[in-house]
Amino acid sequence: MLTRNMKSTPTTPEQRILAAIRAVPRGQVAGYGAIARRAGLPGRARLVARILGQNEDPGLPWHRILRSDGRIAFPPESAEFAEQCRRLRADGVEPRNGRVRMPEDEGTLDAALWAPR
DNA sequence: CTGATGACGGCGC
DNA sequence: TGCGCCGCCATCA
Repeated sequence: MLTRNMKSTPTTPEQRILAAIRAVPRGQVAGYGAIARRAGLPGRARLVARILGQNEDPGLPWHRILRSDGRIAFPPESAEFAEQCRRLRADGVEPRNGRVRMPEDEGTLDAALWAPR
């Protein structure tokens, strides 16, 4: 049952990346590299950033994508930075100094659930 | 083809 | 935690 039927699923890297981004639920965040990984493109963090920059879909939760250390990727003075902060707060996430708490590890769900807050 | 650039990441101090 | 350096990738001049 190899679903890889050549001419039916042209799933481009961009498509998988966008899908991975859309998969990030409200109230949660993810790093560029993490998204790339989930999209099956390890090492393409910069590609994720590029896609986000090109993207025009207003429904895309772009604000949930941060750098691996939880920092917002835009310059603190930029309008984009402020906008992202706003959107995150709307999601219930509270950025401290342009930074949010990133999920410890994606593999250990236990840790995430048990992690002290 | 070479070098610069950028919504990045990981490591070391 | 904050910073700087260097590695990676895709574009573009």
